[in-house]
Amino acid sequence: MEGVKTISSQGLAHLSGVTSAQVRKDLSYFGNFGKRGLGYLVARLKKEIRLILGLNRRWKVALVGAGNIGSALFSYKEFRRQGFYFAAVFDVSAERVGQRLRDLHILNVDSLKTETERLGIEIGVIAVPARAAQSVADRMVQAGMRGILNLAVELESLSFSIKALNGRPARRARR
Amino acid sequence: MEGVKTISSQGLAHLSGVTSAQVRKDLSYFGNFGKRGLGYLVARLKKEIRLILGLNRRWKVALVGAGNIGSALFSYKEFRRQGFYFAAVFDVSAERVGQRLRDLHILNVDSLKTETERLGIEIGVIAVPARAAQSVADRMVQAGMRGILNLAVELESLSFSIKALNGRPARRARR
DNA sequence: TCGTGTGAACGAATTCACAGCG
DNA sequence: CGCTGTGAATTCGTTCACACGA
Repeated sequence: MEGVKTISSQGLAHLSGVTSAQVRKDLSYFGNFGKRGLGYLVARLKKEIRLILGLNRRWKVALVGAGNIGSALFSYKEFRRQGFYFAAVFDVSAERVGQRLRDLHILNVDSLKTETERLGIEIGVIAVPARAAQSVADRMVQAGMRGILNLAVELESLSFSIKALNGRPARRARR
Repeated sequence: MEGVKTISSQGLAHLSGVTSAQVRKDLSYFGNFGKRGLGYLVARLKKEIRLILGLNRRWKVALVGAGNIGSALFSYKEFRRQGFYFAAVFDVSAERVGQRLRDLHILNVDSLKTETERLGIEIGVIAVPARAAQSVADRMVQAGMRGILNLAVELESLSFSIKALNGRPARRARR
């Protein structure tokens, strides 16, 4: 794929496993950057997609939950490479508050709103046990965050998609 | 919500943010466990859902990638609580192979197939950099795993869903 | 000529709305 | 009478197929 200057909707379809018509419809939704009789310029396409996904800018992120999953994401280079960087870390646990995660002090989650406003944080990442996730999400909305990413929910939907591959066939509904 | 014995499709709709008709259709797909004029018995519903999601059994899981994300998931109690337990851990890195992750030796990923068969592993978890994920997935299929969970892909789709909440409005396609 | 962009046809999923059971 | 379960109506998304520009 290296050195290819241009790619057709069919080529993209082949790579991604969807139909070429789908590729064209989806891309045309964001603008007309294909060239008729030619296809899409790979370099242009790459740039447009980064723009569409918001990967052309850096997002200030707050992490709530400095346990295993939270700490791991904090150290996960890919995540930073995508343009998300951690401006603050919060936790509820008295023993964790005051500790550090790399260069950041772990703050009490009660200061979420003030810190969010002070630092201009836009996105919250929830890495707490599933049962606590909802109340954290509520606080984040309160604090004015524009995006929330809930790792607990993600993990639950994962177990579901695994089941979908495996399950005893579901009893068919009457029709 | 504690102590509630029964819940209507409307109640569930309100909690989950979908329509009540949707709730009823979805549940009826798996069987008829609602009571007319009453709603769904919470205890019954809980049991049925665990069954549907496959949370009533334990799944043997192999982890590939013993880096930050992999180690974190390995230590993440919720994941075990959902019935997934790690029977083996693999990595490519010569320095990691032979080390231990808690009670498990980190094995070379080349032994994936033999170990999968020997231990009866059913699900693979991929926790490697995104660029390496596809080849690991291929090996897992080769090894006969029935479900694959790719954390790299998950993290990518997360960044997308964040954007959906925030993005500058996309240019509308002509109609 | 090749391959996009897009109406039109089609199919799937959601919502409506109500018969019927508890 | 309240609320499920489910056909029918409707909406939404995908695929088809082709006019048109490069």
